[in-house]
Amino acid sequence: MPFCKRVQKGITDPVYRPTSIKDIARKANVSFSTVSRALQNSPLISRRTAEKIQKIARESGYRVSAVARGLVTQRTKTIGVVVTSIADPFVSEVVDGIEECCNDHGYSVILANSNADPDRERKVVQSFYERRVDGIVVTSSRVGALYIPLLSEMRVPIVLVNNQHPGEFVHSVMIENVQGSREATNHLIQLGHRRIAYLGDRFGHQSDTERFSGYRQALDGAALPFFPELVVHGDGKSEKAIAATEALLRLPEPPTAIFCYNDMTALGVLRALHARRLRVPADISVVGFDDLFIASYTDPPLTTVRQPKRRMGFLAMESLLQLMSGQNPSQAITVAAELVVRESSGPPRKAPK
Amino acid sequence: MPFCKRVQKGITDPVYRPTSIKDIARKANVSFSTVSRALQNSPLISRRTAEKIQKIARESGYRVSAVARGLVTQRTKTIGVVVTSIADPFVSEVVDGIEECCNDHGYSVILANSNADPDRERKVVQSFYERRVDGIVVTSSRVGALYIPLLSEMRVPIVLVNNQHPGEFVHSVMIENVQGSREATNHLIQLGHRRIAYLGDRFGHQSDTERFSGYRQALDGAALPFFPELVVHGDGKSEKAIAATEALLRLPEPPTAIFCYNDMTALGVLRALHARRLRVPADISVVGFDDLFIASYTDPPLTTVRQPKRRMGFLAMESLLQLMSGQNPSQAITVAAELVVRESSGPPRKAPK
DNA sequence: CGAGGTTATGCAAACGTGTGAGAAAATCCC
DNA sequence: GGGATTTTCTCACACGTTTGCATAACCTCG
Repeated sequence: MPFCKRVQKGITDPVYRPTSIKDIARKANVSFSTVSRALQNSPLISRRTAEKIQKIARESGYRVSAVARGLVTQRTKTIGVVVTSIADPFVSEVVDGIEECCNDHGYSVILANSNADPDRERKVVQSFYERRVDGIVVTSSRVGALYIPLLSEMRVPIVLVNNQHPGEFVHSVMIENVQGSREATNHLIQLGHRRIAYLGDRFGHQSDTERFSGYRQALDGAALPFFPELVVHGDGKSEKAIAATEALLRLPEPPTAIFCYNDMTALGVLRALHARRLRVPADISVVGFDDLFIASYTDPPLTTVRQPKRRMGFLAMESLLQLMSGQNPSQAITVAAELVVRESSGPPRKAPK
Repeated sequence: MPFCKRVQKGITDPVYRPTSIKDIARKANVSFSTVSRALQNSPLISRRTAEKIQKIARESGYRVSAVARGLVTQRTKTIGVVVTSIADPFVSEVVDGIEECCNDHGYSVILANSNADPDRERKVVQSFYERRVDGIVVTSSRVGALYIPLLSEMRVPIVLVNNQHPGEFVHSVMIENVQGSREATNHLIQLGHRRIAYLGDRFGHQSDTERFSGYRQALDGAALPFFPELVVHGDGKSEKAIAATEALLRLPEPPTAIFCYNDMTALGVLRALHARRLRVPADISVVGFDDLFIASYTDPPLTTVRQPKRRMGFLAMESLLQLMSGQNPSQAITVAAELVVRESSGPPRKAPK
């Protein structure tokens, strides 16, 4: 029903295509521009004909071609989302928020993995450009500076979520890393900890630097000494965190608490502690960052700093909508991190002297 | 550089657009059809002009408009992926596999959440149709029958992953539910368990029925009695599983092992057992299904049945590629499930009499 | 030098839609 | 009833490609 036989020029076999505006025009005995307007409820068309046309359109299962429309309007109602990997639980929640906002405003999401590979990330963005997306969101991009030439070429509005190169881009949504990790560290201090380790990401990444800085601020604020040997680095994954934890435990005076760069790191820490038969938090406390879904299912449930991931995606998309409509939204949106106290943090075994 | 000033009809302000094939034609002093062919490396164009044109295109940052191309070729090189929620860890891995295969073949993924709402799912599919996607993949759809009218309207190739209505659709990728849960149950039997509970999904779903059936087959195969009171139902989430576990533990003769419909259910079970201070697997064994990433981080790490999620997504996409190229691939692809033994399963406390 | 054959290029028609300009028809006003 | 106004619709172009066909340029051979 919604398909019309058409006979193409040289070809003898009729080819099936979706019904177009012209098919409807023929049936309704009007010009196809009238059909176009009628379907948009243009005031230029009388109620009577509009209704007649809409009825025919409905009956023949007509659906406008977004690609034809996109060609003439120069807007595809499409936004591109670049992620390192959609299988990353952090990322997928952000994308969930983006998608929701998109859906609210009639946009579709084109998704592409970069696999954290700068080359591939560039290719992905170029393919977005070929698709003429109206805007782009990039989550956790690590190739910040490379965008600059690309962007000046493309002139596509872009918003970054938790980018590692703040200041280099105009628009971004960022978590309050400093505040969040300060609160987490303060929490441990208030529980009575004095030797608190920081298990970071690869050295030099912006978010690692900021979270470390929050940790330092908390120590300084409580007038506690800073022990450089209590600062070690992983890579944001759990494997490396296991090794790093063991290094910490081998210290002559091991920490009584470990504040981790993120939850995946904390997972590795928990596992390492478990292997050593250390009890959490009785023997040692652990605090993470992110509040991944998994954090409430570890043993014990993980005390961590929540990033409102869906909301951050939603905000990024809202910001992008403003950009696309020609407004100039606030450049860097920062959202507050929230300490979630569960059961992996408690007072240290021995009271400090 | 890649943008050209154009003066539109009535409008005095020049408007910026991406450089088009025509801009290049002007610069190269050839017709735009020559440019089109040159950029496609058509043998009709001499090497010399082709190279000249390609150079100009490169220098002016030209990128072909996929939307214009899609209009004329009637193929958008785009596939639509419907998911219940991209934040679901199972789904996001499947999508990861789909995306990889798409990327290999020059397709882009349009993603949309259905939130498991049939109405929204229909709308999503219609919006895919308006975008003229070349094919559609739906993961974990629960609204199977509703597709039939939609599909006959749209004539878009479609492949379902783990759909709950096998047989109603032509093409699907399914996990071997029966085999997987039979192996899981056998594993428990071999460990010496005689009272094994099955904690299922909502009653009536296809995958639940099949996994239950594998459980029964294993019992029958070992000539073990089936105890109806050991079969309870949750909803695939961990909350309900907690209540269900408590019901099992209240039985006069509680099970020594619980086989769960999926890992999320197992998570709830572990939590409930933990709350009761029962040790796993010393006091009771737990086995899941899915092998979500989280399964190796629970305490103890979860014995479970692995679904090769990425591969299933990849296979679905390969199947779709075949459909789109006019071939008729095998209708229902089933992939084997693999038992992954970790530490949540062990011999029962007391040897069976 | 012209017929015939390549080779390289241009022309023009699509693809399906939006939209300004203007024609035709209907209505109104005096 | 004639002109002005409003309503309703059509014409025609544009969007940026691809591609069949026509044509121009060049070459080869008799």
